[in-house]
Amino acid sequence: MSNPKPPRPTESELALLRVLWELGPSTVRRIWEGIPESERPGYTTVLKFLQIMTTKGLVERDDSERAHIYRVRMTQDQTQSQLVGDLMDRAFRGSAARLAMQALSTRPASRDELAEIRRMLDNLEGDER
Amino acid sequence: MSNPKPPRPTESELALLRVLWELGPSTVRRIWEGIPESERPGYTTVLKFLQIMTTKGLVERDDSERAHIYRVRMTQDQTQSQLVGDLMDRAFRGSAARLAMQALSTRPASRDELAEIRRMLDNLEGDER
DNA sequence: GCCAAAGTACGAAAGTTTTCGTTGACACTA
DNA sequence: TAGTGTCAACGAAAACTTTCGTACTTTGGC
Repeated sequence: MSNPKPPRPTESELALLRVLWELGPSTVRRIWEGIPESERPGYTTVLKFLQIMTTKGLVERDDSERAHIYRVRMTQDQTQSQLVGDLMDRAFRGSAARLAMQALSTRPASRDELAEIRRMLDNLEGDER
Repeated sequence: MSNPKPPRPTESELALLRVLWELGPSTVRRIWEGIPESERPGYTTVLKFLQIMTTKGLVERDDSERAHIYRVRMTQDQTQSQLVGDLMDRAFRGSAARLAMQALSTRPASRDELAEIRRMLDNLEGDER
């Protein structure tokens, strides 16, 4: 079976994934326009990245139309999980709790979000019992 | 004032910081030995990195002895915060809560750790009031 | 004093990531 | 049908990261 999981996206590749997460499957031009102007590279640069990402298996494309449509191959959640796990290993000795706490102390979260986290903790503790 | 904050460490640089966090200020040899054997590069590679990291301001060295002593310039906490903030921006639209929850659902945490997070939430909610 | 061991410095190669210019295909329209 | 705009493909340069070999210095023993 040819299903080796795609590699961790590089910095620039992640920038394109962010746009794809927001817009859903899109043409190169729409992705290009979706990048904040201040950091937007040339059009062909984006095209090149999408081609590279296709060979890496990060995205797949529908070339049935003239303007090809690109879509992500892993869900946003899968990619985020991969990135978080990676950072956890590289900087937090693998500790999810330490990473989570560092996140919460680095930036403020709203009351609603904190409540949501609490509910999650309830669930986690329930499982563990 | 010459205090531009050091750049985000690269992958390999972070591997050396991990060792320095564990051992505290150390010579090149001790840092080298602190790297897991399976991923340990040549001695001069580590030396080279430490030299590069010195120019970048990630570490500083005491060369008063023949075997120079390297020490981190930012605390572990500062570096972790930088990395977490970075990932938050790049993959979580800046949301600390989303990142925290992703961390907790990606890897298990112990009951004690979950309790610790709860206490932290209590504090955060207190502040916000 | 000489040698071996342990250090630092440095340059350069190899690998990876990022960027873009150019080329050729295609499609619309004046 | 000639011209203009949009697109994909590709190659290659530029920038950054990783790795190590080699040269030179210092130290301690014999």
